[in-house]
Amino acid sequence: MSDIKTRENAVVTVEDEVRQGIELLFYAYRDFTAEPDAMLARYNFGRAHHRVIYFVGRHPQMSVSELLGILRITKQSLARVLGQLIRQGFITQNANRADRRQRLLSLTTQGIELERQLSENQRQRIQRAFEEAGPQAVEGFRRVMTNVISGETDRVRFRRGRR
Amino acid sequence: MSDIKTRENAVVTVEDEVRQGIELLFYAYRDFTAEPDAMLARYNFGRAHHRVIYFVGRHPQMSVSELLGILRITKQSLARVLGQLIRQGFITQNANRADRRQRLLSLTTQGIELERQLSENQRQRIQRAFEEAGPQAVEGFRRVMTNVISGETDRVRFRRGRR
DNA sequence: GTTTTTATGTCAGACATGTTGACATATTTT
DNA sequence: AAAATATGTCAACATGTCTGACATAAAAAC
Repeated sequence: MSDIKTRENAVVTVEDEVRQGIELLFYAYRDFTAEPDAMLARYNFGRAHHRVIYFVGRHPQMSVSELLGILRITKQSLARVLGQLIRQGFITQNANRADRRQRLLSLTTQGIELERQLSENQRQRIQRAFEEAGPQAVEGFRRVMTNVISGETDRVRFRRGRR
Repeated sequence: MSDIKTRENAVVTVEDEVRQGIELLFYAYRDFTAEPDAMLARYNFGRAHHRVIYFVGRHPQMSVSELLGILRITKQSLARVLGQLIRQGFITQNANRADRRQRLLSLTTQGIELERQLSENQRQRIQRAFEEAGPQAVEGFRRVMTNVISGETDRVRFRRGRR
């Protein structure tokens, strides 16, 4: 009744599909983060440093509160990681001239290089996954993943043709 | 040349597609884990407890080394989490009669109930995401996510019609 | 039947990531 | 002038992970 029949005539229940979806997220995320984590360990950094470097690289001149809004962690949690990255010369801060309370964050040359190294493996992994699956599958992936995201604010980041 | 043209005639480069794929994984995983994490905090448990409860529930009578192989953490890391779950009556151990070195793990009635509560939100989230995206998108999601996974051993878990 | 390997457990110490709570400072808005 | 905002900082704590070392029981290999 609510079963799905595949080409091979196997029967997959909705529960099975959903359970597999949950597990796909676990396994994919586990493998997606494994290699950058190993590289970060050599700098005595963790995954949190990668996330900060990634998003600052993606949105140069972003404010601390914007970054907090994306990461969904407390400012105290961010402070330690961000402080290390600033002290070690991967990120710079400069006051927003329009609102001098804000500290705008950007990657230094060194930060750009680290970001590139860290994310290269992930970029290759995703690009290969996309190529092997084909454009139609990529569109399906995008639709499903966007629906998994909670808020409209974040979903709009992934409307087609957006950058 | 290597650009992709959407129906709206917007141009999306391969780099953009890949970058969005990376970010989709971040945002989706962040929101996928947020609610169970909040529930776990009420038990003084963390995400690691959820993963253990989930996979033991999924594979009753599994051995400790099987579980370690899925989670990809060290036995010392698992020991704390697993020990708490056993002491607090969510998981039981019993020696494998065929190989008495092995401790086979299963959920207790209490463990089954906790698993159900924790995963209910995730099941709903994925089911809704699948329904809104449609069966073709789900198939694309499955194909892409399977390709993101590193090893063939784990990939075969997601062949169609498999359980 | 002794030796080696395997499965598991445990202790200790370290570090990264996250939390709450409290308070400080500079700047902008009201 | 007062209130709100953006950011920073100190302290204490829980959790998750790691490496390294050592222990025990049982199975497998010789």
